[in-house]
Amino acid sequence: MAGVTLPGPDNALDRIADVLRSTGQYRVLARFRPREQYAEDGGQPKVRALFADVETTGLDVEQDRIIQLALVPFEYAAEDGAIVRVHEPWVGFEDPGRPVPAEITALTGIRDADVAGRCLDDAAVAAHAASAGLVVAHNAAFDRPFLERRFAAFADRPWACSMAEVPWAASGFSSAKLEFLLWKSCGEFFDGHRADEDCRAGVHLLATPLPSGELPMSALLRSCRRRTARVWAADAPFRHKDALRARGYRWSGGERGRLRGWYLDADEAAAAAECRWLEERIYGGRPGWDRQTYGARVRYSDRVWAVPLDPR
DNA sequence: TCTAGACTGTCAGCCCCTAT
DNA sequence: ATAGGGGCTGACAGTCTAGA
Repeated sequence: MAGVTLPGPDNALDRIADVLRSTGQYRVLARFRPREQYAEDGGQPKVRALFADVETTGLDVEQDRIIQLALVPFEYAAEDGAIVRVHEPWVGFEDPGRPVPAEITALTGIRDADVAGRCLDDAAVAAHAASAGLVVAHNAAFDRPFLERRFAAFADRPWACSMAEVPWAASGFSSAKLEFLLWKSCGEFFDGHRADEDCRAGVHLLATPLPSGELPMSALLRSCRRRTARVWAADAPFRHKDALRARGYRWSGGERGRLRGWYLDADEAAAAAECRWLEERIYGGRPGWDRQTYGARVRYSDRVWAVPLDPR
């Protein structure tokens, strides 16, 4: 609608959109407008969090580099996850020391000229990370390894994932892609793959109730507060591999210093039953299994592979 | 009893989804 | 292009039934 001038008050376009919606013949998407506040600040205990997003030269954390970082601080009520305040994004570019691939420019709009000679401010990023009680990203398994390699300050923060830790599929959403969720859940569109816009849209999504009425942020907090137990079928006899696979165990071949064997990630509460199953089914009554227990400080980090085994 | 066809279950391979 | 999970599909083996 750029260039279109309509008479009347500022909300004239909104009224036109409402008229179209009311016919039942149209779906109208509004451009995403960042909000500063979603819930009243009633003086309840709050937590400061960061929504983080990186744009990189590619998908390989070993080979590729960050070219843009956005951090959006926000505050949520510790008890129910209601988002009380959203602060201005902090955005920075960094020269990756190599040309930005053409497909990345096409995807993100970031060109060589945008990053030439630029460097992310280590002190500013470290200060943001240190102040965050929780770091959230949409597909944290992607963002966390990149950020940990570049900034040590992110390594000891608790992380949560707005893609994996909100029950999108169970809530009727056929895709967990950020743009799709903002469209279907909020009826809004935005310029995707711009790090600051992605972050602000992510916070907006977490503050928009699911069809059940629950806040996505509340579901995310419930999930990320759980501890995960990784149960290892240590030295399981080869003849049991099919039984392990059928039960959902995955094989780790011991690459890059990782443990070698069959493992299963389970809620801590379910892990005891899993260990009993291993004893009865795989180890002939002996406790042959191993277990690692970890929470949000390690989840989505490559360091999950280095978590020490629980004492037997 | 043998054969062909239909049906069922399993498994490997492939593709898609997410992030850039 | 990467990684990991999930779902779909085709190939294949095994079983069952009808007909000769």
